[in-house]
Amino acid sequence: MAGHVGQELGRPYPLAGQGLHLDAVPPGPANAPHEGPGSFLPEAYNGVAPGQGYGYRLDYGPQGGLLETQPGDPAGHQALLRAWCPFPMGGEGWVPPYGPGQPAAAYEGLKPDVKPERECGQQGPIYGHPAQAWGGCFLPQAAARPLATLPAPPPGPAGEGGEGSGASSPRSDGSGGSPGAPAAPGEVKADEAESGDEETPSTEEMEQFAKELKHKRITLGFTQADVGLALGVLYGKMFSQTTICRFEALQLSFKNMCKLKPLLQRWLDEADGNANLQEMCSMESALLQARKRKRTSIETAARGSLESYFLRCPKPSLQEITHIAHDLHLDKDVVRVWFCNRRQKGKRSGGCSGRDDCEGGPLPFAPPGQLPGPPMGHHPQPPQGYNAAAFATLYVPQFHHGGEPFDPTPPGPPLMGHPMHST
DNA sequence: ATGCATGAGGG
DNA sequence: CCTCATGCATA
Repeated sequence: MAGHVGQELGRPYPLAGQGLHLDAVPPGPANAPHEGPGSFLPEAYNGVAPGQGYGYRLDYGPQGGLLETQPGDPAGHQALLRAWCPFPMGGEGWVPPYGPGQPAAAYEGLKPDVKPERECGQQGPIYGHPAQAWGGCFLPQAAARPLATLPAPPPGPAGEGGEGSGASSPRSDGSGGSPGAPAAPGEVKADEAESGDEETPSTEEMEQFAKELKHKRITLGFTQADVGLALGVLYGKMFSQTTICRFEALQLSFKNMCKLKPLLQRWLDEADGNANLQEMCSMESALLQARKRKRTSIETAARGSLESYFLRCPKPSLQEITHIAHDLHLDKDVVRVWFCNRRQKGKRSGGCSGRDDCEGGPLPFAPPGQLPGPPMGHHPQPPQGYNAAAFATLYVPQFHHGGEPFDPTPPGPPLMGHPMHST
């Protein structure tokens, strides 16, 4: 899938170059299974266990994707390296991914004539720091040190994999979704809480910090994925590009932001002080998650309908969900999850869309006991695709919320006969 | 950057 | 089942 690679090389992220690093994957036991010749197999995407893969591993991209190929066909790698690595490999300062002294047999075929297209001295804007490095690419001698000294990331056999399990996250959630009276994300109770060490930052401080983080990250030439990875290497808990992105965009719950801030703060300090940078990029990706989750895509029209339903009842009962699901021809679980996510979205700390159109702070949701009643029959701003027919058809049924009186007034008159398409 | 999903933890 | 923290997959 060379095409794939090409695409990656040409990715639209001008500053993402730093995200790429070459890791040598130790030859697996005896004969590691070969995939396809010269294959930049997407199958390996995200999942090569150390010792399992055979060849080279290429971590790259904004999301820290993964590519793999065989030693027998390093051509692709050389090309990639020439294109991405501004420093001469094997020369002064060259440090194999696994640290000085480590046999780098795996990339025997690579070292030779890889010529840098740029001199160390002429790092372009995107290369920023000389000290900045791609795993196993280049780092100043001074900075070179065994990765072993690291806080040892917990890639252990422990649950792992999923990572998303967030298992390690001891989020006791005091408020634990307290549907009743959660402190508005925006408002921070300065009092109490400080039982630990960090003081609860104010919303403003948080915003500023997020901004600073993003700015410096970009200035230093790191991708969001790099940062997430770095946190794992430096502090033991890795985060995805998604999370970093959301942090920068203030799209996490305030509480979550508070939890992450200290770590990011430290990263910022480190990065700023230009230390350990190489370590940030050369972590052994221990996330193997062979599963290929398929992302169901809800059509625009259906989404519009869901949105409408949501406005009237952000928390439909199972039965209601079933009904909606049936109406929209969606899976019940899909609908349920959609509502969960929608609710969660409404509680985000910041940005309504990442845009600048939501000053009022986090959109306040239906106060407990009261549905956000956009007056029936009156819609301030109808969602895009609005499946009015379906709406009218089904939302008439029994509608009381777990005992709560709910005005079952059927949704206003159909908005339009056709779901407008966008996206 | 975001949509849909998973899984822990709490009812 | 829900909330919440997170992340894969994708636009």
